[in-house]
Amino acid sequence: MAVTRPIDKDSHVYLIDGSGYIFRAYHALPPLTRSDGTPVGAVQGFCNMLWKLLEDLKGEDQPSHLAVIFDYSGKSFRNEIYPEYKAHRPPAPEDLVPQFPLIRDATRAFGTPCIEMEGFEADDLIATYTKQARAKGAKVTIVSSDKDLMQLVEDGQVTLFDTMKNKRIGTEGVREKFGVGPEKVIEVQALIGDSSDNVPGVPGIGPKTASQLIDEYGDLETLLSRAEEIKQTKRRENLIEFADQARISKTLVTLKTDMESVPEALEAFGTIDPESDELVAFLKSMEFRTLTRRVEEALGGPAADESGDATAPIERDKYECVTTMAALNDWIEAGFKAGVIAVDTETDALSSTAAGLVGISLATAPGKACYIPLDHVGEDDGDLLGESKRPDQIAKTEAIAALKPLFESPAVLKVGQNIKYDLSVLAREGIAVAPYDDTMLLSYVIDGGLHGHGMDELAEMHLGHQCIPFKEVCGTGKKQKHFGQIALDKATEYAAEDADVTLRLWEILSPSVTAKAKRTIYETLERPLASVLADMERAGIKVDPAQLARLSSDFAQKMAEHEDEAHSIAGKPFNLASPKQLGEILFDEMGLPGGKKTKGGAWSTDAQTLENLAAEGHGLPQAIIGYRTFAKLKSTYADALKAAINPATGRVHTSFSLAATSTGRLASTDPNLMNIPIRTEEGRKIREAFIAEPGNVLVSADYSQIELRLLAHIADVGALKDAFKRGEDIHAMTASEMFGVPVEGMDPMVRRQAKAINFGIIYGISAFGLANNLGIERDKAKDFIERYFEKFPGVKAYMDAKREEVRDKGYVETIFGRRMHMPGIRDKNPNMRQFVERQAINAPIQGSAADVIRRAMIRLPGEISAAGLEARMLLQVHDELVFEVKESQADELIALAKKVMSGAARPALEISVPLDVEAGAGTHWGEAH
DNA sequence: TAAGTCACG
DNA sequence: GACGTACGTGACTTAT
Repeated sequence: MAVTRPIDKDSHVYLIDGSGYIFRAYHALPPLTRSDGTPVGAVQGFCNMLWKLLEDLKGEDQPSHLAVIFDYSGKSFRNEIYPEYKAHRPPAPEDLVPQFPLIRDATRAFGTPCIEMEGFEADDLIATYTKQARAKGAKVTIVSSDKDLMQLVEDGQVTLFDTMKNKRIGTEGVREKFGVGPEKVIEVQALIGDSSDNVPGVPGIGPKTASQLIDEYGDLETLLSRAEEIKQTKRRENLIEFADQARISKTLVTLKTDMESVPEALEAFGTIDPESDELVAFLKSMEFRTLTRRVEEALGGPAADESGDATAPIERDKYECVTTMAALNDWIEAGFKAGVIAVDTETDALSSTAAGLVGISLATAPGKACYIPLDHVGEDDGDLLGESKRPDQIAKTEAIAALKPLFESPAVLKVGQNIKYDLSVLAREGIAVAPYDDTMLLSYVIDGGLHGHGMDELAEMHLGHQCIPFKEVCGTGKKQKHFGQIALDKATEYAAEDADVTLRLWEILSPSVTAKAKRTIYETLERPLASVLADMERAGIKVDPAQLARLSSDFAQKMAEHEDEAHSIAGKPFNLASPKQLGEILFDEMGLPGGKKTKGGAWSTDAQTLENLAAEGHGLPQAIIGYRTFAKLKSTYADALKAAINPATGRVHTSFSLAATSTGRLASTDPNLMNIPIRTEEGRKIREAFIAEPGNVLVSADYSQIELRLLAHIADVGALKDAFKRGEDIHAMTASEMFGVPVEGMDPMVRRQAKAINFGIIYGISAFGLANNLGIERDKAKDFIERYFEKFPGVKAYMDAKREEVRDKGYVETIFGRRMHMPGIRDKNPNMRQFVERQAINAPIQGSAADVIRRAMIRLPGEISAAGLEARMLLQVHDELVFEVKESQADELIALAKKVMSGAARPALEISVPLDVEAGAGTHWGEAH
């Protein structure tokens, strides 16, 4: 059966780094098991990636010969040279081990040889095959992102193909990565070493230094023999002392291009076209439904099922553009009959609160979708008479009136992708869409932390379908059109596809939420919040443009004063807003001490650095600090907020993102109203511009110390819980416990330290971080932490438990069960894993607090209206809610808000500490606080 | 578009 | 033994 095909100069050999694929497939995807319990997540990821590669390679630059190459488990010849090589690698995860043989089966099912050899790594086989192919004049592409393979690159003949980034790496790419050409890569690697493979290198030499040295001396041997010439003492000593270690490193990183025998001849490699039957049978046995269907279709297997299947192919030319009432009525009838429809609105701008409705798309079944243009103006070609080219459409009012019963019918579920947007747009047309579902939120509930939840990304992942990019339709930059200017045929393809894809995603994601037991989370923390937020966004908050204008000119004057002073101290004018110029003046020209570098290698000029310099009496840093403060206040707040006022409402309408954060918090954009200044007196003036309508006041209600309270509950820390129950000053109590001083007459400095520790605990404390924050020695910080753990052992136990949980499962959960995935815990970089461990400590606390306030927000509108209050909720700032209420009802609203917010965890959970809420009222936000 | 900085919880 | 670290966000400016 082994067909062989000769290799010659027209051949193009593809060598796929299978082990790299496995690694990525395993870490990129959530765990998945076949119905018999066999873990198959990595197998699925591997098959998807291989299939996508084969599809992508059709067309240009087709492979003539292709194989997948794996590492052989166990030791390689490198261990004989250096026993420590890859010695620190943890064993493969338990649920990955049984997948190794399955992945090899999968490779063979693709009709591709599956190559490995005892004693050698995949990289050596790849190197040897590359050499053999080149000897016969063939081109080679290595599919991998492993930098160790860069030494094999040859201009125009051997390239690396990184499928994740969809990037080909030639000699230029190698030079970017290593600073030297492919032929010198091993020399550089010998110096740098590789911590993940345990290749030692020379201490103190990183990528920059290594490439510079090799550039200067040509190769490792020359460098080592002339090491005496190096000026930098430490570097010279290290090069001399660790010369042999560098030589060993070089042999370790040098790939073997001359293996005596290889498991399979190049001529026997596979082709790009798998045998359909074998592959389909394998995929079916793995229960990969979507991929099976895609492969069947592509390879001309059984015909696709009737439309109605979420994974059937998407055919844009089947979509209908609806321009008559008769056609619209047919679609409405189909919608009622279907019971579940997808809806998407198209508008002439991004902001849901300012944009005009331009069209609506509907899908009643997968593949059955239409677009209803309502306000397309004809293509804008600069012709002032463009309006005359306005295409025939149904009148907007008539269409809205016809659609309203469908969109409001309790018998028809309306599915949207980020439906908050559509709720808001349709609400302004007088339609209260209900009931609804949101595919973005369904995805967020099951896969939060694993990937984004935008439609294009979800379509690619779940349907293997690439949506038309918005940019492709409307363009980008200055020439960007709004959707109403797009021709109807093109608009129909784009808009109807969105509805079609949304409905298909719903058919996949909705059962998945149920199967993963996250339906309650979705129904109590996610779905209902969409309409609540849509109402808040639509309400907006009144902002006084005159106040902002006054502040803007005040700030401008302050900026100018500081700028003058800075220029005169520096002795010449420069751009104060340029950290680059500033760093050069402070540290290169003026030679001030204590300069740090940022990770980009530039001088750091952040506030902390400048504060330190200013404390030593330097005038210029002080002037810069002043300038920066006012520049920030002016541009980000005074000017930007004024520009964000909607002229139609006189109010600012932010957009809240529901699925943007890893913890469940909301985010606020365009403008961000969650970071309005409050900590400094100058900044607080901005808050005076946020005002209530005449006869009304703003009410602000915020949870007091909610994260520490939840920590006390979650970690079951008796001392903390008691303090909260008694209403004590928690930071003072912490200080008292730790340092044995009475709360009465406590030194504010001591309390400040305890406060920093309490915050640090929530962040997954480290001695370094605490020392940094408090400006104390690291040893002292370490003492503090140890003393804290002695006093509050429950907190230590909590932190250890979360570390273990995230390592074990790859996710942690809030007290309500919201799951937060952290795939980074499997990263090969130990710093990265530690970072993820701190996230795992913080996320349940931050996330539980987010859940609590979400529950309060969902409940409040109903409670307000039941109490007959003329009040509305306007903003959320993580632990704070802002309302606008008739002045005479402020006290009543405060009482209600406090009641609902502090009881928000019930009835789902009984929190063992009180969740106290503080509230106030005032004519502006600053006063309400 | 990335990096640096800084506003908030 | 060295390394690099407090958790979560978004916006603005400069520089590439």
